Amino acid sequence: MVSIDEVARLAGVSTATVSRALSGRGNVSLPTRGRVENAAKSLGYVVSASASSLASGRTRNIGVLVPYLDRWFFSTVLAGIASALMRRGYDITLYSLTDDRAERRDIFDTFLRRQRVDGVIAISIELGEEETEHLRELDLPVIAIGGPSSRLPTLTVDDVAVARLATEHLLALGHREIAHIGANPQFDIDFHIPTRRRQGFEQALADAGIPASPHLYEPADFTIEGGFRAAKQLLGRPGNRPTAVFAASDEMAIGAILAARELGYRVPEDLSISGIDGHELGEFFRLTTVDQFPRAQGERAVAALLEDIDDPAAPTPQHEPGALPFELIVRGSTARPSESRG
Amino acid sequence: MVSIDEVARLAGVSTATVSRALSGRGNVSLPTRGRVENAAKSLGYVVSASASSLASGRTRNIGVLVPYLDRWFFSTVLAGIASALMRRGYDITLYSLTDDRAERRDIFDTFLRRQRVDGVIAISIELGEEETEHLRELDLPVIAIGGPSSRLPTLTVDDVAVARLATEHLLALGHREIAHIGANPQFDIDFHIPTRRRQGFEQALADAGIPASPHLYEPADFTIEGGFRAAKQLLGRPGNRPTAVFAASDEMAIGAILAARELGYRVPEDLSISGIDGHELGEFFRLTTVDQFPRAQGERAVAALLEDIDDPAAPTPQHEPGALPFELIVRGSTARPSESRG
DNA sequence: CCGCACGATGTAAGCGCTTGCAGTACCCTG
DNA sequence: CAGGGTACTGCAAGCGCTTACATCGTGCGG
Repeated sequence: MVSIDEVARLAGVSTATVSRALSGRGNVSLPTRGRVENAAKSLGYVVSASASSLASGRTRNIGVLVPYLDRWFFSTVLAGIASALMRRGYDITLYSLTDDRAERRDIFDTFLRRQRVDGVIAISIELGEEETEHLRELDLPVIAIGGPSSRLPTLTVDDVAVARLATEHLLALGHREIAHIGANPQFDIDFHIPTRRRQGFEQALADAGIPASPHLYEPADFTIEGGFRAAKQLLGRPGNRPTAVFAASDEMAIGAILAARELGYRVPEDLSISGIDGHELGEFFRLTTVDQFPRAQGERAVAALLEDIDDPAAPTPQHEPGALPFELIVRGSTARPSESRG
Repeated sequence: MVSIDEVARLAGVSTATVSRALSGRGNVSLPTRGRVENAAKSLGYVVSASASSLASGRTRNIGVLVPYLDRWFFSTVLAGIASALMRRGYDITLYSLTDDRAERRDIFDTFLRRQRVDGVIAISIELGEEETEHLRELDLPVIAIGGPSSRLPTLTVDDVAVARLATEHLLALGHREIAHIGANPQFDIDFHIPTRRRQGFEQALADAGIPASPHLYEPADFTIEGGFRAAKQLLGRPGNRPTAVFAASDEMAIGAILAARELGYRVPEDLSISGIDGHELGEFFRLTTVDQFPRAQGERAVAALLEDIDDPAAPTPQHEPGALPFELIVRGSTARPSESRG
């Protein structure tokens, strides 16, 4: 493996100058820089990450905490993070959090403390009190996406507004009997997103003078299958069948579409359905949704984190809550309710 | 940050002994080891990754090359890798390969050469000739999953046999007009899996005395949407409608199921459909498939790689081609063809 | 009882960089 | 022309570990 000394020798300068020329820190004359770069290129020299980290305290490496690797939302955010970091020359170290208590402890107690990363991004993770504390004690720049905790700087989308937007779209179409597929309440202990979406839903109804009725609510687990089952429940109940379903995620909305089809209802003629997220399958299912641009969320988190790292003096930027963009995407799964019904 | 010296002082030994006690290399008496471990724990000491790497040349970090972060198969393999590595105390550095030529070069020329990883796992990546060469030149243990190249040690499933198995299942049910959804031929330049699956399909047909007919083949792109469109093509063609469709991936098979439904065919009564992979949605769609246990593939790759790392003396284990397990999972999407046709 | 082997520990030399400090040359100001 | 910058470069001291080698006992065979 070629080392900095060889580059220095070939370029006829000291290793200090090579370091400065290649890292861009400190002053190096233009011709010298050129010689060093040529020497480095011709030798195929690449700085050793560990030596550089040890000497400088910087690792050019960001740790990313992910709860589920194989769920679309998370892997999409992760893809955004990966591409943004790669562009800036950073490596990304992946920590996949499971439900296993001991494994989680390990991550916070050991893995993250090896001084291997310059900062941490936590994607929508339900962190325990203690885990949050561990994170803070790392004394590293941290940024969370999607609100695991109010005690960490967090990038959030205004979930109440998102849900309002989707609901108002249905209301504007003329729907009055709108059902909602949300989350199991137990979820809510440290994870408030589903609750906030439900609030937005209910606010929009209230504004339209429609009381929330419990039989138009059904919890599920944010999967297609969960949405499918929930929709079957909602559509199978005695009493007025809803003319529209607002699901708190696209995956559940897709499940609802499949359930409706299976029960013989046409979407959107007999039943309008909308979701939230911007799932890649949305287009295929012609799903009306509120896109929250998960890929861009990852990219923004990177930008915010690196800003913090580059200028640690600046106070941790207090991210305004709910600043992330979102947008209603109207496709073919929503329409005016058919005339024949009330 | 607490360093090894403080631990040494507290335990009343030299730093060398602390290092030996904590790493398990070299001899340390039981009582001494105990004192060191206690001291380390009470101080909350964790070795600095960069210092340790610099001194020892080991990083306890594995690089993983992934082509698509947001496709189920890849993220599932990745999840398997992540959990296996975490259990062994390894970190995982993620390199997400895009189609961008320059970005890819960067990964091979720079990122992987920072001496940040002890080994590399490449998940089903279509690597260029040059890229493969770069990988080999890294002089690091490398293992690939799913056959990017014959020049790298690779863990593979016998794709021909997998496809035969699925096809033979359909034949055994009595199907004779079986269509196949595979990949676009251009795909095949460096990536042979779809081709091998097609071969298995055709072999099984041939063994049953059935000639392959081109109008029963349709290429797609391995997505649900692609499978949907391909199935519509197949089912819309003049001539005998197939009684069964064998798709080269579960995602395409699911697309085919949706297409069949939309055209008014019942699955499996009017049309049997099977896939390959073991996709998480398979159960929901009651999809008959050949599971190839992607999570386990990731875990195996880790085991093989670490074995190589732990004992570099041993010749790189030549993995028998096609050794990975697979299994036919019969669910509700396949059945005997209905009597009325033939 | 001597010498040797071996286990336990310490000493200290790096691992390959970064960076504070110092030195040099040169330029600008007054 | 002196004084004070400024830009560039080199020197050398680490960064926090690991490990080859040296040292010291201890137990044991001869």
